[in-house]
Amino acid sequence: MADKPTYYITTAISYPNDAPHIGHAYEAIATDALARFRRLQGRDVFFLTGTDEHGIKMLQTAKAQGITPAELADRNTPKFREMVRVLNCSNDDFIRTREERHKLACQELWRRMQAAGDIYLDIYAGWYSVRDEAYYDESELKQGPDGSKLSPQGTPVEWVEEESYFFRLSAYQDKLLRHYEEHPEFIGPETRANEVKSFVRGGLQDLSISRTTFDWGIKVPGDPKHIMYVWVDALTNYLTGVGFPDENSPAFRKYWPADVHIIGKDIIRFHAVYWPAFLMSAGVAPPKRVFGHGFLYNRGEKMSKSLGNVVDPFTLAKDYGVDQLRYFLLREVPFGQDGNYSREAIVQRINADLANDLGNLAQRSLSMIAKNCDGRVPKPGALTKADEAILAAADGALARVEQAIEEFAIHRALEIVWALIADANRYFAGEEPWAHKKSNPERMRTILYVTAEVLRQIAIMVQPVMPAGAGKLLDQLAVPAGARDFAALGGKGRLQPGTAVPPPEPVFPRYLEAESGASTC
RNA sequence: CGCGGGGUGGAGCAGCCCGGUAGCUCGUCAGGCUCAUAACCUGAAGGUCGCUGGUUCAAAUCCAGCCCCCGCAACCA
Repeated sequence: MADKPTYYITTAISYPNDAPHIGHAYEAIATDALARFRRLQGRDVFFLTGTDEHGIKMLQTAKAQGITPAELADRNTPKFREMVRVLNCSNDDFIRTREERHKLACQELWRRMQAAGDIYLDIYAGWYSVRDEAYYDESELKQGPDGSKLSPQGTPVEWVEEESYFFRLSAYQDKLLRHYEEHPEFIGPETRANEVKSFVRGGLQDLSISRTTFDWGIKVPGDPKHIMYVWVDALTNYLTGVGFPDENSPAFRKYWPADVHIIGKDIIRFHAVYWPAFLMSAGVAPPKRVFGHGFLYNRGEKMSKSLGNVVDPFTLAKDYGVDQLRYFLLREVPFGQDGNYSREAIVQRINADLANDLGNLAQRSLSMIAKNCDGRVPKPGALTKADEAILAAADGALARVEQAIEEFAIHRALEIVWALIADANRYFAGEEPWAHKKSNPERMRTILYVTAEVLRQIAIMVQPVMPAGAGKLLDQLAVPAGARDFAALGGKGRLQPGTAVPPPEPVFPRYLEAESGASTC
């Protein structure tokens, strides 16, 4: 028996220097939908997410709160873990960069880059703030009242030259450009690929990859006064997650190279330039793809704490429902582009798409089955042209949905399914099963069967985005657990007439404004 | 002249590569239906396709110039 094709997908790891926000939720949800989609296609999927607990930022935030960075990480990482759980994400592992396994992976990667001759010791110079424990660029500095230079935080800075290890990134310019050339799909969406290529063509400088000014991080092998720079540390999590440095481990052999890293557009460079360069140096294959999603704005405004318009994913999930939130984010925002969140928009999506179009289609057809077909999947008679047309539309949807997902166009995949839902509503209204109740019950049963069958396929296809609601719908159609993947789509998995179905109940209720009150906006 | 993306009915988008009745979703208005979650179906109103000029029988679509918005521009989720 042939092994299932594998699929290794990751989110970026998050900085737990604060509680998760909607952007983290968005990335986790999108990645989860893609992971679930691949599983339903029959792939052996590994989905990794986690937190990036090292770095200056953690140190600074902890200091400001009067705690240690370890305490800060321990306080916030559980919130991220909780977030992915609450959002119904199906991650197979949750990595924290403080874990021992990760230290081993980073140090081994370092050794290999060193063995390849790509790491050397030199002097790193810049404006340093002792209080912030951070370097700043000349351009970031402010003038103090006495003419002295100050950091953006207003702390004094001094010109410091410190010993640092450097990665010979400059040696990888051509290799990277060739890689982009040979793998045009490596960076997505295209606009990001253009940016990256243009950046690399502009010339690459060697990268400072260690610090001696603080010790919150992973020690450089053989030179413990150096801490690895956060990106060497953070990026390596993708290797750690599948068992590196043990390249013979089953996980590594199966899953590496990763099929895709789903990340925010702001960290494209790290993933599309530094990361493949590190890996090439270490003799490890680069990931197959890197996809940068957009940012979410609150009515066109950037969300920020100072503006007070940050949206808490836990509140959203509670107010609107997890499936509803997942659907909204994935349907409303073209994946790869920036998008807007607003209360009106999510309510509108919930009511128009979920309650009216899908939920109501299920309710109106299933309740007729409950009342007129003895609560069993009806036995269809001869099929008319209209019946065949809608069944063909349902049977043909998957291929188009798969094509959209192949291009990471999650929003388009949903659009395709919703076009089918609209067709099904038109079919149902046009065929008027209620009108045949007395005169031609067989015709009524046929229409109800066809509608239920189309609904079955819709529910299966919608599972990656709305696992809970789609599951409920499939329960109502009495579709067995083993017949819910994509292999059951099309003609092969048709509903069995005579199967008892439970009494229908609304799956996606309308959102009523009064209910949750006007909490967040 | 740094690189790239974009400006299409009230909102959000597609169409542009391969010129030829401007399409979709939501919203608005008017009908229809009554199986259903005041849901569903049908129809209508609404657009100088950023501006100017050019090519062409014909341009949202090709070319040139201009205006505006946005992203990237070396270590910043």
